[in-house]
Amino acid sequence: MKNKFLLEMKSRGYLNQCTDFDKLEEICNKRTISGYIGFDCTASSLHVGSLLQIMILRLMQKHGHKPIVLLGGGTTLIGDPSGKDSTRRILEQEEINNNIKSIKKVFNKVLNISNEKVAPIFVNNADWLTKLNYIQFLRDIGSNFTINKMLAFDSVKMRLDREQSLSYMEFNYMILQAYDFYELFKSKDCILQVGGSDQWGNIVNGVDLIRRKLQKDVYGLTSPLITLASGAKMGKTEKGAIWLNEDLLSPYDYWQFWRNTDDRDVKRFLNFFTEIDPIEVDRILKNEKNINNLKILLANEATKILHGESVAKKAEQTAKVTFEGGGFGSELPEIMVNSDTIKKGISILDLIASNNILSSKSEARRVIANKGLKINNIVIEDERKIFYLNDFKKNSLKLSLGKKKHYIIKII
RNA sequence: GGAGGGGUACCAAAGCGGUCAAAUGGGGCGGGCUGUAAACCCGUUGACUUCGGUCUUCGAAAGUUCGAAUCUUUCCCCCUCCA
Repeated sequence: MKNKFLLEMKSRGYLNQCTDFDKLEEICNKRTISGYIGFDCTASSLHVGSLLQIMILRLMQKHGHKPIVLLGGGTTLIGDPSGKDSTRRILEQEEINNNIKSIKKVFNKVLNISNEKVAPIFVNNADWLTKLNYIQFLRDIGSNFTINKMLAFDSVKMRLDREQSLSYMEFNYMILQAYDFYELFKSKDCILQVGGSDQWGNIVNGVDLIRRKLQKDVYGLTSPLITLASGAKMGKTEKGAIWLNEDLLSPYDYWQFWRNTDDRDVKRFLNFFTEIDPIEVDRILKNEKNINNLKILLANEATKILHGESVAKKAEQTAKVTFEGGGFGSELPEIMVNSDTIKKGISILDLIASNNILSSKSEARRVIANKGLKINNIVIEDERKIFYLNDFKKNSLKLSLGKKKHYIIKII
């Protein structure tokens, strides 16, 4: 018998590998389960690179399963070498704790926290990892791992092959992650760990450890690593990461990120990052020939999940007015300038550099020289332009950098 | 601990006494074409500038020199091989 949860995992393309799919299916048919996904706490927000994992947590909830969100306060002290070609900066406990607090906000927004049955359990592996006794740990857990096998893991092999150093500290990461699973199985009856495909090795280690120590079967499941059609990794564009936390990336910019999706990614992303039924997605794709409308749909649906429907609508509205009407919408970033400053006059260079629109005056000069800066849709030709009160209509003007970035300058 | 190789801008990588704010490629940014897409083409890519220049940068510090990314010394870090 097919299981609805796993079926949807499959049809949305969330499924890459599973340690024992048939058995897992059997269990899911009989009862609801607890499954966990671990998240790194190296930054104060997750970015869209982690979004697929979050979508999987949502999907678990939708089908009545209990998600466990593991915030890796302990493992972040060590740093996961998977997929990294160099050692990460090591964070201090205090910074990690702040990050955890901040990251949690997104889960509280995106996951269902009101329904007791499926509300997520938050755990922090620092709670157990930092209390481990080294010798005891080596005897109990370390004895179950062989170096021979550990050396064969991709995360390790890659570093060694590339002649990049891998510290003993990082080398231990996979054991700690395995231990996390073991701990969560014992304390929370968690029988499933989900992760990106780069986590496969770490996950399998946990499954093995539990089998060896407790003679119990648990399951691991990975999602595919999403790359963009351009070949880049999902999540961090060069201009900066697509953060999920609102204070790091505005809902409007988040909406824009999805609106600017590569044509070739639209279909996949509709399945990955919206909750439109995959069959419905196929139907829409067949009927809507204008790909830009599909991108708007994607942006609306994806933004809805993170920021809510009304915010998504506002973003759409702003985009419409700004791009199609040449005006400006309410969601554009606003820059407040003191009226006294304007009375004296403020140079375009100062305006741009001092408000972080660009990082320096030189950069601003360059963009102006390349005709990339517009005020109320008119190209600025002179870098020595100075603004006075009479340049403002209704106390505001629109400043455009390139074709896509728009700001509202307001006098206060 | 011993021997050797190396640390250059966002990344990779040239340069090895002046012509070096530093070739080239990637990336970024801006423009063109288009559809807020891709591909392609062009420009640009340390900071400040009254556009004359000025200031800071080639792991760190000190030195040689009229002049150093380039030479010397010390220190720090990374890699390879040996123990």
